Amino acid sequence: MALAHAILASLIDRPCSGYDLAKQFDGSVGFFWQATHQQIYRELSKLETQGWITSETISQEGRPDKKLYSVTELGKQRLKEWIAQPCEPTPIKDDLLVKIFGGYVASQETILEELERHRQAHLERLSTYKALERQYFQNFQELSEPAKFHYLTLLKGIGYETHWLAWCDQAIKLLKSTV
Amino acid sequence: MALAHAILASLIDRPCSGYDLAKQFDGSVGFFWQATHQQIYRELSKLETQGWITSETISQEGRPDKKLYSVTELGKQRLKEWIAQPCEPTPIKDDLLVKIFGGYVASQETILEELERHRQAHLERLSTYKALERQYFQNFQELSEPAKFHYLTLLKGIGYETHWLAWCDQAIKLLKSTV
DNA sequence: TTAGTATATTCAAAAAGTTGCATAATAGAA
DNA sequence: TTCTATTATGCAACTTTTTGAATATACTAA
Repeated sequence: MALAHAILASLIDRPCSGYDLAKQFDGSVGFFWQATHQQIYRELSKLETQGWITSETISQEGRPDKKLYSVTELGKQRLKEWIAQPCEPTPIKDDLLVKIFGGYVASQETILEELERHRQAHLERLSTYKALERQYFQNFQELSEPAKFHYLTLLKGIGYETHWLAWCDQAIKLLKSTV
Repeated sequence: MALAHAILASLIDRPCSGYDLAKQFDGSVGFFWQATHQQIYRELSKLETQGWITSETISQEGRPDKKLYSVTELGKQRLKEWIAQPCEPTPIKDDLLVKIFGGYVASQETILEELERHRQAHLERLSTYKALERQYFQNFQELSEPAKFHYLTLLKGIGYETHWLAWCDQAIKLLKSTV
């Protein structure tokens, strides 16, 4: 149930509406967890029922009302407990690799095209992540406590894209080397 | 629905029983897809109903009967079509990174312990993968067509573990450098 | 004025994945 | 002889995720 905890970890930074959270899950939180707005709203209701978060309805001018959620003491406690509890490394689960595994039933051209497409996508994400790194995380020692931890997840994102890129290059090269 | 296609890609190599497949999903196929035997048996029934695979009941001595599944022409066609259809890169979705993102609410000791645990786990998997590489995939050019593609997925596994390991080291170092 | 975009939330259904249980045969070890 | 491991398959309940709508306000640009 990491979605609940990802929401808690986001809200503990600052109170947010479901809409705000959805945007975060599409941005920085998206380095390590994705969720649609439907999932987020449903989870928020559940968390409020459990007393892990509370909400306050904010009237806005020129916009619909919003519910601003914040983490309760109980919620913070539950998040701490969850963090302290060991978890297993996440295994790979990837469509492209399924395709590669059975890739010999398709034409080499098809496979190479798909590898090139993915290479390009990873390249783009990598440059986005690196731009964020330059903009917000120049000097580790000078970052706030939360920012230090947030940066570590960005670093993972950078490593992830870098390694995907390297693998695509390697795979393309090896397949092309085949006579 | 990559599970169906992962099963097809496995079966196309050689006919298998559900039990055999479950073992493969725990081994080599596990580099890029995981599934329990329940999922596999359910999916096999569905694939047979759709006519993508056929089964033959084999009586065995000293063992229960088994159903040997093989891919039909239709199934092979469907697999090819699926491979040719572009897919999106898989984003990260990882519990440990959720913990790191909110890691400042926990003690540094807790975080470092968990990072060390994961570091160790990735180290072990990496050495397993490298042993497989040495044993079965010494020279790329001499491999059979299917083996070439299978090797690419192993290469991904090796890259994945290598980069996790590097990130754990980096994170541990950065957190320890904090005064 | 009307189409599009951004803000803001929610319901409902389907698909996919997880967990626990149940069955049944045989081989080998304690 | 009982226990454990391996081979072999399956159901049922549950949770999680995905997909597709629907509703409402308000600003902006064509």
